Amino acid sequence: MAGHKIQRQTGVALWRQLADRIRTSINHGDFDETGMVPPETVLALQFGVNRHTIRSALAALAQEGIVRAVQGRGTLIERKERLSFPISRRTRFSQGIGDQVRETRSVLLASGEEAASAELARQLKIRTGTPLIRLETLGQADHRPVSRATSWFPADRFGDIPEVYRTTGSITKAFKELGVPDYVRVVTEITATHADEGDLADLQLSPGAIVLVAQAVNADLDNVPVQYSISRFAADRVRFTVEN
Amino acid sequence: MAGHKIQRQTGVALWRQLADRIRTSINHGDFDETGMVPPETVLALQFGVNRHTIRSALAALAQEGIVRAVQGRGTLIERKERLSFPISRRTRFSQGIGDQVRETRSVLLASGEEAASAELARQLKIRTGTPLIRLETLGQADHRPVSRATSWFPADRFGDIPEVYRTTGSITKAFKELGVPDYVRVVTEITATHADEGDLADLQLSPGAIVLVAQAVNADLDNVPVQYSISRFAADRVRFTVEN
DNA sequence: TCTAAATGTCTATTGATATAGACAACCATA
DNA sequence: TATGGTTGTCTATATCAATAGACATTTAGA
Repeated sequence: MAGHKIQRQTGVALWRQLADRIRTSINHGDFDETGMVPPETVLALQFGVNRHTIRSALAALAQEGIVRAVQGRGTLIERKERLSFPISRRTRFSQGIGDQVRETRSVLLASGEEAASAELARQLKIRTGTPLIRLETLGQADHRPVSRATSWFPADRFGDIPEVYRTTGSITKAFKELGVPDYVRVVTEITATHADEGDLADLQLSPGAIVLVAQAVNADLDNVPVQYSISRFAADRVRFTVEN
Repeated sequence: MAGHKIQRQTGVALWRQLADRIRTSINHGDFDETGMVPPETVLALQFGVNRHTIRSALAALAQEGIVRAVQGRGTLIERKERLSFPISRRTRFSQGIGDQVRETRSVLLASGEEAASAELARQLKIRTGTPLIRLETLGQADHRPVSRATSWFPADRFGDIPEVYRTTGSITKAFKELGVPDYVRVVTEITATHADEGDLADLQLSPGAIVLVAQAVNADLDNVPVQYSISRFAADRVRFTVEN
């Protein structure tokens, strides 16, 4: 916990920095012995801030459902989670975190058709302007949103994927029905940024939160690209694992 | 550029959010045609904020050396970069970024000896309490700091690594001199968090910035772990690439 | 050389952020 | 049931963040 000091006058409010730090400590298991966050007065002393500032931070965490304050007793930890998401040739959302939670689900938020931009064409190794199907999906683990993704598929092969996906709730199963029995991850690019408005809504994040962004290309067994996707993960809920 | 709205009353000041957004746009090449950021009045209109707020954001970017305002002309873009850092079995700092910049360098910030904690012992597959050498290093590309890393090595095999590293400036070369002709990346874990005080200083970041955190284990050709490291990268300067 | 367009500076006002102190309400337990 | 430790609420004050408007200064170009 201790460690680094809090930054003042930087455009990021103290209560938000503190909320992030305390959330991380909770996820790290620092308070597992008691199951509670230290008393407000103790935290205030530790971080060298006023008790009211600590209260603002804890209120934010309570809003996220991570802690619950009980008058007279203390502030209880309600939930701690950080899922491990493996990245390999056989990366799939449901399989990857399936053994860490009771239920994984993926729901279709929106779908549409569009022509391939220069960037999309480069990634999918097709010509600019080629018709593509776009899917916007939300990945959930135990009813908690974990990732939101936008995926593009060549329309000639996968024109029906919105309907098939809506019924199966799985890219893997949709591919199978559409004649792609298996597929592999070709390349993944990982960056991080602040959550945007869509992240806040879909992933139920608080402003200022961090999202891990993974851009990926999947290909069929003939090494023909079948999917390009940009997925955004709540950084405090997942970590990526690259096995070599 | 356009896209998502700015979040108000969230603990993150508008000028900081705007600075992050504009920095991203610059890195994305949105203003390459003119080499300048749009006029303050235009940005203010676009984002729906006061011109003074835009000026605060641009002042922060000027402080980072990314833009330079010239009275009467506009705000010029001084620098834009986001290095691609490949992660594979043969991940090495200098080789990975070497073809993207003129010069890569790695300097030793500090070194010391310590006993293996339970966590370190688990990662390196040794007994708790085993003596370890700790190295704190800073990776640079074209004289710009890119990453800061803390690495641990078993002291029995690599007791001299601080001196060897200091002279060679390379983990790979240090390993060679100490009887490890080659090594491979076993596993990498990637998370993201806000920059802490050390990040701000060493990586020359502005508060509220995001760092990508990579935990990695390297092993020699007999698959014996030789290094465990935690590296922190400035998220707006790098992206990770996982080739499968 | 005049003008339009851009950044620089100043004053003023409002709301959010943070500190400080005091006390009430509640819980567990000795 | 009395007490210590904890969260909840209230008032007050100072500073930061954001808006608003006016005008100065500099540059490029007609």
